[in-house]
Amino acid sequence: MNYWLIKSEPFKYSWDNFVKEGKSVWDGVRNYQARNNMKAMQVGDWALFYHSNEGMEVIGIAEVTKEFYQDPTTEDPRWVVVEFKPIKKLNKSVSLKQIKEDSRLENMVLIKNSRLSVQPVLKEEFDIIIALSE
DNA sequence: GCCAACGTTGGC
DNA sequence: GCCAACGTTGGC
Repeated sequence: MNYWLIKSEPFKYSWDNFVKEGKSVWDGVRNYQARNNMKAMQVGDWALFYHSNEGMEVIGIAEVTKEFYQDPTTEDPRWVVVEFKPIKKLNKSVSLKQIKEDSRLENMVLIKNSRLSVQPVLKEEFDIIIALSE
């Protein structure tokens, strides 16, 4: 089982929208690194749901419910989507500031390559984030 | 709203 | 295959 972090701008698609709909088709990714990460996702993997720009915090946990397939929003065969469902909202959101201040998390992709919208997370990092949220 | 960092495109 | 120009992301 692998862990990931997926970013969304709450203006466009927030955690609350996600919960209301009960599932999400993660479309519109147009970056090779992000796409490769999506292709590596397996059903049952967990992803931290992060609000970028506004909020700048990890707000909940999503689970992969469907592995990658052709992105229906484009004809271009290079791009794919995966599907998620919400697992739970964190008791307390974990902010980017908190993550930056924790030296155990200094190697997170979120810090090192902040622009990548779909990123891998180590189990240790995932567990630390969860601990911070309680 | 600004701008640094990064990715992509296209001319050569 | 290099690199300048451009576009986008996202933190501040």
